Amino acid sequence: MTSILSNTELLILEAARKVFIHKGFAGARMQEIADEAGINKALLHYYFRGKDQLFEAVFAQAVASFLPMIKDVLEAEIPFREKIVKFVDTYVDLLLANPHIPAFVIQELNTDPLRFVDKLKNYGINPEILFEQIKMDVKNGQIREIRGDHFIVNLLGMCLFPFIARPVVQGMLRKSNEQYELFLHERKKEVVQFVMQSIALS
Amino acid sequence: MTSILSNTELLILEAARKVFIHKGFAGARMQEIADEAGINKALLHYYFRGKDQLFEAVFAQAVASFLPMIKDVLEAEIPFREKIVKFVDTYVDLLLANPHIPAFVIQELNTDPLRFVDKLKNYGINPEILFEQIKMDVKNGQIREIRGDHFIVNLLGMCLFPFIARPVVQGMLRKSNEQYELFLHERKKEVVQFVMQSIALS
DNA sequence: GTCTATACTCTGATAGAC
DNA sequence: GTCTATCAGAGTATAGAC
Repeated sequence: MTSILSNTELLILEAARKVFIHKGFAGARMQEIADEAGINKALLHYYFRGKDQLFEAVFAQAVASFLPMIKDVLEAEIPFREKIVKFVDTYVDLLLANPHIPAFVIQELNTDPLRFVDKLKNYGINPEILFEQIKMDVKNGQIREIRGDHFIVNLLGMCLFPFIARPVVQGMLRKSNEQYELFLHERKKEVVQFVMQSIALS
Repeated sequence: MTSILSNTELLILEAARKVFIHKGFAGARMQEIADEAGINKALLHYYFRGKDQLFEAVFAQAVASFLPMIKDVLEAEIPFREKIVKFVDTYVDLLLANPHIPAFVIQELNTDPLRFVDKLKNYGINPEILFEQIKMDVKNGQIREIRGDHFIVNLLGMCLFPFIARPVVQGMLRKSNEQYELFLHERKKEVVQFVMQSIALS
């Protein structure tokens, strides 16, 4: 998977990533990608067949950088509470390193849902393992009775939302960029605490 | 605000809303909007000056249909717990009626953040009132100690995420359209319960 | 107010030299 | 592999008849 790709090819991919993520598929311009990569427009077509295929490469990479990690943690064989902590920690760190990926994926998924349905299935995240784990812990009196599907959506929502909707949220909270970065870091602790408190037996 | 607008103008706005929300600004085509409205392309320019201004009208309407409600509830003078229930209920219902608005707003806000910064300020949601309310309830021993900024992000994230990321979430949970609709309705109860449990004194 | 026809710009893609 | 030059199509916008 690594560096069978030529130097120029990587340059193009990186430039394309920047532009596509910033502007979306429809808003991106091949010329801008070429400029960003410091090469000529024709080279884009030489390495990739066209805009569609270049985008496809970028999108696949974006998805590949996120879904497998969710999958691994969710399906790991560790206790439920431990899993939550690990998930939030690693996931928010991943988001801090790639803050624009989720909005990008969601945006393109919404404008063209069918294009990638099959791709998503390849990463087939199976939440059943987590659901079973929750049922077990409920039965054993470890946690209060909760539903797995709603729980996972709550968890994902709390982790992802401040990244996806950053402009709105940051504006609403009247935070500077530095303050918001700090805020995002804090969320690891805060989300875990919020969840732990909620699943505890009352 | 109502029906000073001509019939055709409303027809155009409604068509533009559909197309812009579905395709985004860059992906939308004036021709498609004209077709959707059942009129000619030139009429779009007659009523609105061009694509930019037509989009502006649609976007403003989309924002206007959501932010004021958040503001009203957040700033209302009712007890904290009551406010949460009311917020989740009314907000999720609003989302059920307009499920594509949030992703649309976020998408355009991300691709062109500067364009609407001032517009958002007009709706200036002031979360300070809620923060003060939380501090008061904490002091009075009504709820455990929580931070207002993280709390509001948690709440918004849990409400909005299943709408914004519907394709991914629905696929992950392997739900049919009908099942997912039901799931979204259920969230009103589930989110409230999740939050209430979390803010309770332990 | 609404239509047809058209001008003009932008952009993705290709041809062909080096 | 990389560049310059250019084509063909799409898309916004406008002119002008009715």
